[in-house]
Amino acid sequence: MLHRSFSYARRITCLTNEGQSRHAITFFHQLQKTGFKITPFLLSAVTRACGQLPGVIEGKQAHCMVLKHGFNVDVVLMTSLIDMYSKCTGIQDARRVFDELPERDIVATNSMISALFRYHLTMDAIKLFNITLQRDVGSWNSVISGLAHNSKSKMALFYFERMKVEGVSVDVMTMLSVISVCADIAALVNGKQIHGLVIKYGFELYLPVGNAAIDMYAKCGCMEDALKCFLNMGIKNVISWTSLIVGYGKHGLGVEALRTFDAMVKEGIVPNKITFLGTLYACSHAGLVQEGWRIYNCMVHKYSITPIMEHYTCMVDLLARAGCLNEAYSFMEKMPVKPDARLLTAFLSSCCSHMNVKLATNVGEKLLELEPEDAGAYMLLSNFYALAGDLQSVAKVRRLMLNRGIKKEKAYTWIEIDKKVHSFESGDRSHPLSKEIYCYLQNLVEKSKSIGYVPNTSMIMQNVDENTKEEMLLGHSEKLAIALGLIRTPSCIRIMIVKNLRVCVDCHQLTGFISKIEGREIVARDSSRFHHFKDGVCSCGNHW
DNA sequence: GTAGGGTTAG
Repeated sequence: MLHRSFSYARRITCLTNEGQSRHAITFFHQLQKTGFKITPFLLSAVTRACGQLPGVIEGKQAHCMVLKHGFNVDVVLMTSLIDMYSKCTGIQDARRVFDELPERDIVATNSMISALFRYHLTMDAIKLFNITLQRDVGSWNSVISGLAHNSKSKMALFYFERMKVEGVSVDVMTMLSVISVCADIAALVNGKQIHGLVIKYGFELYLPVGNAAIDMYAKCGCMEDALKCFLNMGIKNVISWTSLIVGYGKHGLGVEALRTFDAMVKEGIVPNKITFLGTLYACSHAGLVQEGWRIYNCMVHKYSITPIMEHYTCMVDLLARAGCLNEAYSFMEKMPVKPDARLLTAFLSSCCSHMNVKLATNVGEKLLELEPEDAGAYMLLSNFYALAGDLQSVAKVRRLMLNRGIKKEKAYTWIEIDKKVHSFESGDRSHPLSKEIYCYLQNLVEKSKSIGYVPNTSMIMQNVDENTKEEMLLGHSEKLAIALGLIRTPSCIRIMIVKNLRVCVDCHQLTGFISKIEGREIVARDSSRFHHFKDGVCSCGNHW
């Protein structure tokens, strides 16, 4: 009898692991109807299934059964409940179960730490970790991955270092979390060191770790290394291929992305919605309209994947960037769902750069009805109205922004030179070399002007004279960072440009000229993708 | 022999 109970619990666990939680719960219900004896093993397995679904009602029913059978002293079972509540209902329920535990062990505490991180209670989670004397790898992993998911990347790396100092041995989960952290903040130096550790321990054979390494190198701007990782992998899955495709897409390397996609299909790997998203994204940033349509049709007809909003956004972006604004508009009209703020912002951006007043006004009005949360959308629209000379509309947009409590985040840029990070804000003069930087930039601008650079001062909204506008353009964080990079002549320049694409456009115009003058290659990254400049030309070609 | 920490997009 006991043996059968064990195998039934296993069956539920297996179904859950395969993502068949619904079936797992149904199986449990059938078992109940036959009057089978309920054990803590069975309840623990079914609770886990509820957490994965998530199934609130089923989860609460399981909790009732736990109490009814007096199993609430079983730590393992109660741990499953903590995890289930933190995934299905809320932190209060999870905390109640944790507080009522007669005895806590490492795993129960780790589950609680993860639960707190899930609700962004970062300090509470850290506090619990610090007051707990008994820790294992899982405790450290919970903290590192929890910090990573709460945008505390540097702190996550700090805890990883502390973990090593305290002599705790790492495992695959640690490496997986830490590689992803490096990918998020494009920390190439750390990433390479950690990848070295991965190889040393033989963890790269574990597929998710290999995939994370591909992603990390791609996000750090090293597509050659990403490809090397990919080729070295014995087994590859759809995520390995997708990571490579997405990497190429972000670098504006559309042809490589398409070649990879075709090779993947040829190998018999079935692409998923993210693969298609990455491939379409690559097409849109390389201006490959025909190929984009081919991929989109392939997704819908050959693989029967129903497009989600992101796919539609990619298609509208693809068509609009290429100047096919009317085609993009009719595509949007035919969509079975209403476009969201992101999609409209992408469309509006192209309407503005192609100066299509009629469509921009139309799309702009739709966008404002939607209450976008991104300040960039309002800035885009207000700048557009200013260019079109419609000052009343400018005021309207600004007022809306104010009423909705949307604040424009201050854009900043950082550049890493010899392992030291320098960050800049617009007009920033706090850097010790700021005098040299501005002087250097001034010289570059003069040189740029002599070979045809026209500063786009129409983007400056303040009512000041032309010279001041040019100075303001010069004082943007990206340019300061680039100039510092050029003054110091580091071997590698990596520039992160955060938010504010409007500034980026102008910045890149200038960056292009700088690289032309200096005869060097510059890799810049904005919030979503990389731009390679060589001889004044950006790899995504048609957009600058 | 059950439980926690998990790779691609956004």
